Amino acid sequence: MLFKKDQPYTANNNMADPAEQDLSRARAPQGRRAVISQEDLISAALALVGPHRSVSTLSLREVAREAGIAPNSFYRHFRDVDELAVTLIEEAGSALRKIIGGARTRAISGKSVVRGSIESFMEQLTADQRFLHLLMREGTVGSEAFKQAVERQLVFFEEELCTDLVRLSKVNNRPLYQPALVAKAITRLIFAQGASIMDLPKDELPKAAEQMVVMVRMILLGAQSMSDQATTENESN
Amino acid sequence: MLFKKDQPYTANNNMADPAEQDLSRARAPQGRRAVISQEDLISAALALVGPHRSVSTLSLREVAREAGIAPNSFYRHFRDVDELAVTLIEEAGSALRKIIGGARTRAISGKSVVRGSIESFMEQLTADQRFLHLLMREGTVGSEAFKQAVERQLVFFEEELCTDLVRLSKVNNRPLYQPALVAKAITRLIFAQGASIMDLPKDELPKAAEQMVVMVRMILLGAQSMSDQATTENESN
DNA sequence: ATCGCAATTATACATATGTATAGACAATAG
DNA sequence: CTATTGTCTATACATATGTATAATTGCGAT
Repeated sequence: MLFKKDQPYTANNNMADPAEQDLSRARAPQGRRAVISQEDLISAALALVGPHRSVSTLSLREVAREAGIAPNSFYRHFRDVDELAVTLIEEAGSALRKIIGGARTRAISGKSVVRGSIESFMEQLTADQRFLHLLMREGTVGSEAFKQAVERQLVFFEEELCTDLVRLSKVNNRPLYQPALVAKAITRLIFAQGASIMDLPKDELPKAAEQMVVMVRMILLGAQSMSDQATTENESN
Repeated sequence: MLFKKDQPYTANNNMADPAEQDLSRARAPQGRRAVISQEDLISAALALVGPHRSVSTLSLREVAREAGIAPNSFYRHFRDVDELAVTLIEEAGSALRKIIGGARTRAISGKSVVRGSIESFMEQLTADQRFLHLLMREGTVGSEAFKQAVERQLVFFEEELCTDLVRLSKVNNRPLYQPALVAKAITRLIFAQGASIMDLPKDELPKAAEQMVVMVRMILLGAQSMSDQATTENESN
């Protein structure tokens, strides 16, 4: 079909619900009220990233389509898709840290902290909210700003893990060698492993989780015995 | 510029070098001789992936342009870019395994096996041949076939590492708990760490390498003491 | 020479993208 | 009411992509 003009947007006239007038907004300043918010665009993007779609490949038009707005309206909310992607990563990161950090501090009855945390991680792997996928899948592609955003979130994870590790090591009187390094190793390992198993069939996940538990134990045990060595070396001086 | 016809390829007439006739080829069957090979396309693709370009985002036309052929000629050599990407990964993987596996078996004078291997890894990080970048950067994006190709290479790494670990543990009489798991943990950790530091300025790499060494030692030490535990438990039965 | 055949190219088409421009729409302010 | 002012849409354009089709090119066989 030659000379086809660009497909217009043709808004769905499914507005009409007057209850949508959010009067709790501080003060409507002027002009037409926004029909869509940054959050709407974010969840549209979130809906598009599946097991086979990565944030860094989303196009502006695609997100706009999913959100039900005209392509150009996108610019009212973000300067470009990259900016969207970055805030997406940040939201996903903070949501996840809340969940997994919570699992780490909450003492689950009868389970070790390690196992509890990893199970919480695995739950997120199959959760409907694909936060984890976002962070795991694309640490290494996309724009510089995007990669840095992912890296930042991972560092946050590491830092929180580190303070928890230090706390626990004091409680158990089992000192850790270089806890910051331990936290980094565990975080990177778990995320890398997670990325490689996230497309596995569900029934293979428990085995993978078990492997993760062992791996983390190895790191912790190693760091403990390195601490022992360092101590005895000091004592022998 | 409306109605511009698609830019033609307009071959560079810089052939003319008759020495290019590779008479060592087994037997020219019939028809025009191929002016380009799969290898040429692969190295064209390799030239395109830099620190800010990932294989999975290469387009057919782009690779063809770089290789100096018309877009359609691409199809004579690969069914699509994905197929190119997969063989690219496979070549990079086998080249790398040769390099790093070599460093692991070759006993470097006065250096531990761990440190030697990691230094060899870091060398590849800054090598002109960007093999490592390929494998590290894109384990998690791209087509299913592509991801599986990357995963396959990582598993190869793990397996080779594993046999080396077993061998060394016997030599040193220091048994390892679940060496296959140890190999997997080390491999994934190193690649994940590598991906996150590959864009760092060169002078920060030694510190990162040092951290990697410690991380790997933690895993090894942990696996050794887990083996101790398992042994004493058995003895106490 | 000329015929056939494989490698390669030229042209074209449908489709997708980002974005510029201008106008329509809806709300508030006067 | 009208004016103003943000939000949103329609249209358009330049550009890029994958690929279908047909033509061209260069080589060996006849």
